[in-house]
Amino acid sequence: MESSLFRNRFHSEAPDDQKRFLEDNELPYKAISTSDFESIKDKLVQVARSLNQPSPNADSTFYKVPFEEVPELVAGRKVYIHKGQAYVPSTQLTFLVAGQFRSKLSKALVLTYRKWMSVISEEESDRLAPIVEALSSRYLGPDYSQGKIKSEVALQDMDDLAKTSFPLCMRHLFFKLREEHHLKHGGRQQLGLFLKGVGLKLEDALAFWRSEFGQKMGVERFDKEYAYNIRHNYGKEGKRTDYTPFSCNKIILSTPGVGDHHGCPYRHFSEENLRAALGSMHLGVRIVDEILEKVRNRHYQVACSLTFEATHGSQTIGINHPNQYFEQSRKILQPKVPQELANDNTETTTAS
RNA sequence: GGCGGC
DNA sequence: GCCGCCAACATA
Ligand code: SF4
Repeated sequence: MESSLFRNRFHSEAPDDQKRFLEDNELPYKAISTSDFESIKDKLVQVARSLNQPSPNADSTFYKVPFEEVPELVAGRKVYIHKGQAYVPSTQLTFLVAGQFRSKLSKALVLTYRKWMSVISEEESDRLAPIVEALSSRYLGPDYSQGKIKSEVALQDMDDLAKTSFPLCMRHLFFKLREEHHLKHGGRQQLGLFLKGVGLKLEDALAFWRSEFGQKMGVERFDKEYAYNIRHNYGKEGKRTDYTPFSCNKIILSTPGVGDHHGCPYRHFSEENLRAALGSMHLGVRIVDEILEKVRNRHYQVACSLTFEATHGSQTIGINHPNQYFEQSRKILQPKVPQELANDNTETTTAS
């Protein structure tokens, strides 16, 4: 709650003040020359446009930094990269500075910090350490990316996760796919993006869908008809957009046709089907009736929350996104204990 | 699934 | 019949 304070403050600082801040603290970020700018201007404009942000003009400032230092920006394709250097616009400079604090302060990110330290030179790290130290004590703030930034999920764990942590809509799609070895377009989209959000990597996703679809049509046809779309959803084709999984709203407002299995069970199932579905996850009749009552009042998300609470024995802040449901569930079922912390208590500060 | 190309 | 490209948007 306080890092955002710092971030906002730094962000609202005038460009000149930001520049001075960096100089005062001897942070190794240098603005690129105007000639450098001109030579890659079209590329920078292209990136800005892809983020539908104002195109950089003649006097906008860009910083050239090793791309390893701004993983968020690189992963999000929010910066132009050339020869290992990321060209960070002053508007995103916050990531650089805020990142410094995080990597130094957050114990959960020790691993990231080490990686960072091994990338820059000895002299630099020696020179930077005291600075970062000073800055951190001054601008102490919470870890924006608490926990795992990019948790991954093994293909083999999918079945268990589906049973324990998937919201009913995804759980339903998942098992329908397992049983029919196929899903119509709407279902592929809804489940596919959700799984991506869960942490299933592209290669595993392809393997997963191919293993199912392959049974009913042969892998050759699968690669021909469906593989491309999966890669596209992962941002690996065409425009290369890393699509956000569907929200509850989108799902509830969708209109599944005959043969479709997507949509929100609370919204689209018949009462008897919903009752049966809820019954299949060992829920008492009492709570089930309570849930159906919410459904009658068209409070689908509330009904979903009730289901969550009944199956997890924990309160929720309301469900508005399937992946939020999943994340919440994991936090409860799998107490997160970063291994990094286990073998770390001994040598947090190696440089001397 | 939709759009588009041959 | 063969093929490419698109949609999405919650969080702390
Ligand atoms: S409420 Fe949202 S998450 Fe729960 S089932 Fe309906 S769509 Fe899925």
